[in-house]
Amino acid sequence: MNQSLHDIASKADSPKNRAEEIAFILRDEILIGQYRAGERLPSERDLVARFNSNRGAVREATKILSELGLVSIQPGGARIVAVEQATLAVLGPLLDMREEVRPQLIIEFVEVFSALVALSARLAMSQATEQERHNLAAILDRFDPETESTDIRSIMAEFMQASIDIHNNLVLRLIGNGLRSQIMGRLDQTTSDRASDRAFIDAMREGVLSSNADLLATTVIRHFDEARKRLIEQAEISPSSLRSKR
Amino acid sequence: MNQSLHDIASKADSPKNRAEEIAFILRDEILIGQYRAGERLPSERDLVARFNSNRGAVREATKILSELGLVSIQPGGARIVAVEQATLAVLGPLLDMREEVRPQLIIEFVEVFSALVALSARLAMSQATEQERHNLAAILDRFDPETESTDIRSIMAEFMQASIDIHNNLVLRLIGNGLRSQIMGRLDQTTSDRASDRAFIDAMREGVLSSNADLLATTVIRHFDEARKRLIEQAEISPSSLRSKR
DNA sequence: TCTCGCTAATTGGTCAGACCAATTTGGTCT
DNA sequence: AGACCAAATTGGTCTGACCAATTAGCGAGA
Repeated sequence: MNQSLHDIASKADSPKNRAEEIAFILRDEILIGQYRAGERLPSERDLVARFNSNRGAVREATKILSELGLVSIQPGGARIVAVEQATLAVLGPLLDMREEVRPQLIIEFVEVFSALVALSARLAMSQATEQERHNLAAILDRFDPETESTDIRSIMAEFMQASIDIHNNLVLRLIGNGLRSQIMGRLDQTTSDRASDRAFIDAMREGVLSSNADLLATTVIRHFDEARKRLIEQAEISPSSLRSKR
Repeated sequence: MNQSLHDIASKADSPKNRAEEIAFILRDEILIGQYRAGERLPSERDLVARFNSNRGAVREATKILSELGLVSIQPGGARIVAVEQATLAVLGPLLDMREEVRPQLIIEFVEVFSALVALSARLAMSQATEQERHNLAAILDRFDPETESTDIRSIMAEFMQASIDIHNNLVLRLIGNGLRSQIMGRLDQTTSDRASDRAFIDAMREGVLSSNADLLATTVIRHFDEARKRLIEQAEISPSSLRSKR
């Protein structure tokens, strides 16, 4: 363990070998916008020279980039692909690298996540056993507005996982995996209204125990919508330009 | 073009090089369940022997599997990871390989896709210009219940893309990319009620033109819910076991 | 008999260098 | 200008070697 907790929390990227090291550097350069879409990536041999490595490692690195959907490799040359065509796996790095788009990206994440949580809750309710519903409620009960430690976001993440375990929708699970691995640990501590959080948790709890899917869904949507509005306000107050992406 | 249209439609996998060829074979073997989760993948040198290739190619192949989230590579050996931990990119191959889970998987896809389309429509309505709303309506107008050629699913896919272009939510876009690339071209032609499709399209059209997000969302949800029920009926009639996954 | 600890074999990680086939590039000719 | 051709570049494949970490197997000791 020669890495501080802070480093682990802020950047979940610790390259396991030379190939990943090279891939992550190139990935970040691409995400920063150092290359434009359509442009050519330096040749493998050039990259070997630049990173003082060998073609094997470089090829593995470009393979990773290709798998991320950031480059398209063809005989004759590899070309950069627009971020919009990439995989969910670029979200995390984007959050780390592009401070300007961070607030907007988080808002966009919340928009999607809320819909997925609502869906997941709906699906879970449609086939949850008594036992499973009590387990869900138990997760919600872990929320304690008094202590700062219980993060409502981690509770929502757990709730999401638990509900996925119930309905067992693989598509939803895979998407959830992707989002979780990219977002978890990269969200700042936001000041949220503990009282409204309490009300939200209570409403969810009631929805779960009474197996009221509609109540659950609307509750989730409403809460995340408030969170979203709060984020938008924060983003507009902060000096960084919000709509730089558009 | 030395590949028939049928091959392209049924399996979108055409390996571009030896590494992908090996990776796809191993991937399919894993998805078929030839290895259990936690088990060790054959060593690189063994794979070299098996595929009559070289370590470079084999390493690139395992790199791909690792990126798919299907194996975890560590010094000492690579181990198979549970499919539930993988990436969206395994969905397509799963549809191709596991005939038993196909119906269930498609149902699960519809469940998720409907929620995402509804969300996307909502977001788009919240900031679409007059012009953009007309473009959306134009897409819907392409539906013609008389001709068999206009597939309502391709129209929905286009509608999804167009609405994403409006609100420009990157998270939603990336998820959409993943789903589209995995599902498109792998869904069989299902017999759908052209009359109800007509009503659905009309309702959406009205929602778009009047910028009524709620109408749009509920319309989408309701339609997909019907489609889902139809799929469940079909699946239960067909001899293949439905709930084999659970 | 079981457990601990050491050694040897296996495995992934890295590297160098070579050849092929396809694309790209640059110049030439029309 | 445009079409064409040849050379340089680029990715794809392959061989063989060495290192470091893990793993597996064996033997000594409890």
